[in-house]
Amino acid sequence: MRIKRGTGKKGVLENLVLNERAQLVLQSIIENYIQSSEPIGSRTLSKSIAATLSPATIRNIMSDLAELGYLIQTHTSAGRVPTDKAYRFYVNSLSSPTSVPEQIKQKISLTSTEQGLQVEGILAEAVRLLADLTKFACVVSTPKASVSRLQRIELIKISEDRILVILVTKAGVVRDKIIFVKESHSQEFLNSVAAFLNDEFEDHSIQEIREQIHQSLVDDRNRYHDLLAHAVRLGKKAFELSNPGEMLIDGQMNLLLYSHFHEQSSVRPIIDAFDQKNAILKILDDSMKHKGVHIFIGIENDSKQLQGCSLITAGYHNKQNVLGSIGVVGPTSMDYKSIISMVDYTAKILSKTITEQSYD
Amino acid sequence: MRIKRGTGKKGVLENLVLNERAQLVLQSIIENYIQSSEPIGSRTLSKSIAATLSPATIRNIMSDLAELGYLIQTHTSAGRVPTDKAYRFYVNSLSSPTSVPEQIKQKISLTSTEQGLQVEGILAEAVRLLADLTKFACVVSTPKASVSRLQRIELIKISEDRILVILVTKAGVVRDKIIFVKESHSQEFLNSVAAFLNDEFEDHSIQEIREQIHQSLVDDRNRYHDLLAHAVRLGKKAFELSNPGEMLIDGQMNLLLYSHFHEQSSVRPIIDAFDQKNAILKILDDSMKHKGVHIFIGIENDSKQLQGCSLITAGYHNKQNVLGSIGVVGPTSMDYKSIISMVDYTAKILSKTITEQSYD
DNA sequence: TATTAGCACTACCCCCTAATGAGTGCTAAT
DNA sequence: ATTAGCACTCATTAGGGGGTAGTGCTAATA
Repeated sequence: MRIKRGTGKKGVLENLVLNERAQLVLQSIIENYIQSSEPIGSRTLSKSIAATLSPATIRNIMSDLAELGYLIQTHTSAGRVPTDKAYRFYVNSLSSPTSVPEQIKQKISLTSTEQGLQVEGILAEAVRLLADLTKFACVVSTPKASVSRLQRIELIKISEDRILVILVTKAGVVRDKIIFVKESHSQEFLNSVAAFLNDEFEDHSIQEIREQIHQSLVDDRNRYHDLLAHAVRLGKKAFELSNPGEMLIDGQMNLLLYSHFHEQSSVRPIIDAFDQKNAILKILDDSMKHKGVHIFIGIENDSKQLQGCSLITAGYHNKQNVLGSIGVVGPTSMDYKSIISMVDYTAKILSKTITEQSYD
Repeated sequence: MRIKRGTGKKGVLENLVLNERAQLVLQSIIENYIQSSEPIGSRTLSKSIAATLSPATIRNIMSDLAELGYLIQTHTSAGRVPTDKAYRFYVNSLSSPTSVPEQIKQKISLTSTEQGLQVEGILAEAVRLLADLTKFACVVSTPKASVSRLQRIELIKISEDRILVILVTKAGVVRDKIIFVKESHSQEFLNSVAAFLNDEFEDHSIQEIREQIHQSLVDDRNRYHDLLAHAVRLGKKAFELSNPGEMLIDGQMNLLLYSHFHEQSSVRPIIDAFDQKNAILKILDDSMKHKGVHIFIGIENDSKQLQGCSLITAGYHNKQNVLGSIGVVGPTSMDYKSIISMVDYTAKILSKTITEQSYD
C-alpha cells in the first residue's frame, strides 16, 4: 500500500484519494489502452511515458491501483486493463476546456439550412456528421412534441372515416398522423375546426393544449356549441401522443469496420446495446434534463445491455427549449477526450442551426 | 470436354447448353456452397447428393464446368466454388413458384394500418420485417413524388421570407419543405393561393402539375391576374423536385452478426456496397420499371462497388402506380430460392397494405 | 465410348512442441 | 522509498508431422 503515505496499512482502501504519481500512472495506462486496446504492462509504460519511474515502481503502483479497483488483469501474467471506475476517474479528471482542433471544427458544419430542410433532415445530417467524426455509432433523439409550441394544425379529409392531421411546431417539426372518426365531416367543416384550433392554440405548447382540451371536455358549456364540441373532440384525438419518441441512428457501419481492427468481442456489447433502443432512448431523454455533456460509462448504465459500452450525450436546443439529445455509443475504451469535445461541439452547432431554422 | 456429346473438341465452349447431368451437378454444388460457404469437392458431392455418380465422374464434369466459367478454384487442391455466372444459371433454372412456407407467411404481416401510420412508417416496418426474415441488410425506396397524384397542398407562413409547403399525395405520402420568397405574403393570401392550387390540381400527378405550371409561366395571360400569377410562381417552387429520392435501410446489424459466423471477407463487399447509396438507389429505381422480382448478381451490377454482392428487389405499388421497390443486399452466395420468395411476398403484402392505406 | 478405380501429388488444417517474450510478485540491495 | 534481480506464469508464435480433402491423369472396365 503506497497510495497514501503515512497511513497505516488498514483502512487505505477506503481512502480513495490517489496521490499525484498514482494518478499520472493511471492516466498513462488509460491513454495507452485507449490507443492500443491491449493490456498495458509495467515495462512498456516505463519506457513510453513515465520514464522517470522504473518498471518495478510502476508495478507497485499498479498493484495498488488494481487493489483499489482501477485496474484488472485478464490473466495472471498479463498487463493491466482499466476498469469502468478508471475511466470515470479519467473523465472526471479531464480539465474541461475540451477544445476541438480547428481542422475538425471546419468539418463540423451543417448545410441543411440552405436547402430548406426540416428539423428531421438537420438531425439526420448532424448524426451522420458525428458518426463520421467519431467513427462510432451515433444516435439523436427527435424533438418531443409535447414541449414544443404549436405553429399550425391542418385537418385533411382523406376518406369518410379518416382524417389526416398535420401538426407544425415552432421548433420546425412537421408531424402527421391519421385519426379515425365515426361520423363523416366535410373538408369545409374541417377547415373551420382547424381555423378554430389555430386561433385558440397557436403558440401554446402541445402539453398545455392537451390539458386545456381535457378541461374543455369536462366543462359542459361547449356541449351546445356544435363547432366547438367537434373541435374539442377532434382536437383531443389530434393532439394525443402520436409518437412515443423516436431516434435516428447512423454509423452502425462504423462498427463493422471497427470490428475488423479490434477483436470482435469489443463490438459485441455495442450490438447488444442497439437491441435495447428503449434503454438508449431513455438515456437520451434523461440527459436532456441537465445542461452540458453527459457521460455514461459501462457499469454505470441501468440497462444490463448497455453495461458493456459507454455513451456520450449532449442536449440540443432552440431559443426556448431543450429539444432532444445527440450522442455516441461506443466501447468503454473509447477516446473520451476527443469524443466528448466532438459531441459537445456538434450539439452546439446543431442547436445553432435549429435555432436559426425555428419558426419564431 | 464432356458437356455435349458428339461434338468436336473445338467450339464446345461456345455452346452454353449444359446437359442434364451437368446441370444437376452444378445445382448441387451451388446449393451445398450456399449452405456451407466452403469449397465443394467431388468426394463430398458424390456422397451427399448425386450418389449415383462416382467422384471421378463428378470431377470430370466439374472440370468441364470450370472451363465453361461456372466454377473456380481458390487454389490447386481445393474444392470448387460457384461463380456469378453459376448463380445466374441457378436463379434462371429455378422453377418460379417460389412459395413461401406457411409458417413464414404468418410472420409476414404489417400492423401499421391499424395505428394510422403514414406510408413511411409502413415502409419502415416492411423493411424491418424483411431484414428480420432474411437476416441481411434490406432497403426500400420511398415513393417518388412525381408519379404520385396530388391530394392536397398547404402553404404555411413561418417567417417573412419563408413558407412551409406541405404536399399530401393520394399514395399517402406527406412531404414538407421550406421555400424562400422575396416578398412577404399574409397567411390569408397563402390560403387563397393554396385553395386555388388545390382546386386546379387535385388528382393530377405531380409531374403533370409541373408541366402545366411551366406552360402557365410561358403563357402570359396570367400576368394581369394577381392571384393567379402568384399562385403559379409559388406553385412552381412548391412542386419543384424536393427530394432526390430516398431510401430506408434496416438490418445492417445483421451483417455484424453474419460476420461472426462467416469469415469477414464475405461481408466486406456488402459494407462497401452501402457506401454507394446512389448505386443502390439507382437499382431500386430501375427495377420499378418492370414487374416482378429482379435479381442482380455480383458482376452484373454496373457499379463496381456492388459487384461483390447480390441484390434481390421487387416493386411495390398502390392501385394505380408502382411507387418504389424493396430489396435485399447480401453476399453473392445467398440462398436465392428462399430470399427471392421472401422479397416477392413481402413486396406483395406491402403493396396490399399501402393500397388499403391510399387516399382513394 | 462413357464411366470408374487407382494412383501420385498438392495444399490446407490441426495438433503438438518448443521457444520467445511480456508480464507478474517477491525479496534483497540501494 | 525505490529499484534491481530472480523465479515464475501464460499467451503467442513458429516449426514440423500427420491427416484430410481435394486435384489431374491414366488405365481398366462395363
